[in-house]
Amino acid sequence: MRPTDTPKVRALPMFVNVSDDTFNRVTGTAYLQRFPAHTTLLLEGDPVDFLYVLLEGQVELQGTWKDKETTLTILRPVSTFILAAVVLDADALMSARTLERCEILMISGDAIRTAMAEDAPFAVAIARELSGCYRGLVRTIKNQKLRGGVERLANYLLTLRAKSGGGDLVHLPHEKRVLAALLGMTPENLSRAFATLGGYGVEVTGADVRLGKLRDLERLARPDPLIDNHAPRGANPSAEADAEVWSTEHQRASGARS
Amino acid sequence: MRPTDTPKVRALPMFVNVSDDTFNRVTGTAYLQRFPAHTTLLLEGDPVDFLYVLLEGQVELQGTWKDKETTLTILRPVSTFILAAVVLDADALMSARTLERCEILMISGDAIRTAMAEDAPFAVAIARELSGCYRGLVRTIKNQKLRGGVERLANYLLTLRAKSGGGDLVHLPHEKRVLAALLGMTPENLSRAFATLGGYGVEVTGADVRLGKLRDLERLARPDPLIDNHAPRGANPSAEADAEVWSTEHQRASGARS
DNA sequence: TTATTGGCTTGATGTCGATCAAGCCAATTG
DNA sequence: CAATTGGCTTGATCGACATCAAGCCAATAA
Repeated sequence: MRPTDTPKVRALPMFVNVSDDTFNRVTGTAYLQRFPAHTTLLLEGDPVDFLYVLLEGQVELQGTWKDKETTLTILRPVSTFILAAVVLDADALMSARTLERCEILMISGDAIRTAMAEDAPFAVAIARELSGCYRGLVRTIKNQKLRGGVERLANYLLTLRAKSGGGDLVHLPHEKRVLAALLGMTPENLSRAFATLGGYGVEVTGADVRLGKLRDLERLARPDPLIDNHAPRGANPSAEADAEVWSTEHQRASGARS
Repeated sequence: MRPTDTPKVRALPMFVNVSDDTFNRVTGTAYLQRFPAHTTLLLEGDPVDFLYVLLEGQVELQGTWKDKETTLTILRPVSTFILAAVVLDADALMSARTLERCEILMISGDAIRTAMAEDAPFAVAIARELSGCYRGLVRTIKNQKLRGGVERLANYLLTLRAKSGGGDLVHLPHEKRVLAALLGMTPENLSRAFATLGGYGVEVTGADVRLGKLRDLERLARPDPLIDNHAPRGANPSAEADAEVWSTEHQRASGARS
């Protein structure tokens, strides 16, 4: 990988408490690759030889059945993906494709499995990583099955707000059509959902959204720490260092967050 | 735990390639507990102190939001559950409750985390376990979002058939109301779904189901190795030792399976 | 400039599944 | 035995969301 990328990768939770030796061994044979937009990186059913680390761009993970298709998640830097398949040396259950130009680090699956067997702290880090991914998925399912479209959108906006520091202006990081897929609805219904949220103070101008009447929006959305992974749980100041963001999305060291 | 239970536990994938020393250390402080039917073992949001191993009975994992409720899975012996929360020492994201009288082994979470840090093979086993759970969840989501109710039921029946040896008679292991929850539909719609499948040779008599016209049923169900975890993938005899069954369900050594 | 394209919105309609309301049947209970 | 209960089914209705079909608007290209 490029020298400038090393710190980003070294800072991944997966590597934080790991020896330089193991880190170098695992990433030694890794290589950086650039992909154009709309490129399929991996097709469901394919054997998985590499762990992917997204350093730049956006990647969509999606599943297919009988010419129907569903978006499972959209990743942004810095994220790793298909870790579970790598650990088991199994075939991919979902396809991965770029939404825009991407810069991706590819780490040998063999190297990872070997390092895990030899280095307990590294294996523990991987297990923690996987636990976070698992819990992210549980949250996703609850979000999908327990909430309606408008509620999902409302909570998405609140999550976005929380991640971007808390002002009442947020900027949508995806095209609306992509956002619709992410929220599990059609673009048409996303439009209508935004229209509905107009009654709760949500004003949309292109990709910029103003959340007037935050209070009203929250009363509708009812964000829940057991689904949304932002926002305080009742009155419990316990540690809770979950970085549960699906296939491991990690804030890059940009904005100072309180 | 009881001496008679030891072999069952020792045979869990999580312990197979683990030293006696580690196994004894981890299970040393474990204790066996019996619960009556319809008992809540764990409420979502609770801190998790134990890894649970279901030895007898059935347990439902479910999530709640705004007085709506959804069943995430139903476990049967031998299964472990809430492993991810144990690894992260985090709060439970789902509630667990017994559907019938249960016998459950409770293993200290601390013991597990400590053993992982000291014993790489054990940590690797846990990571593999988690990977399987993760992939089970991915399958669940694809099943939910890509298939309609009738298709889910059809595939459920085919999976059941595969697990019970392949005859054209299968026996439903749950009450229909529970099955409905598991398949993500109401009892009413499960009834109608069964009625629809009548046209595909499915005859229901109480909990016994006969799958006449298997061919027709399969053409409707279109089982897919990337969702259903049974049935052959096209023509690929590769190893694939996934035991991906959600929160780790493992066949007990009863029926000889080919 | 005038076409054209692509992303987004809006309205009309259709479909799937949830809900409401009986009714049925078998098992349990007084 | 009759009465009750609980699980299951069936029909009618409703609501959420998908689909189909225009139409709008801004960016790009001829």
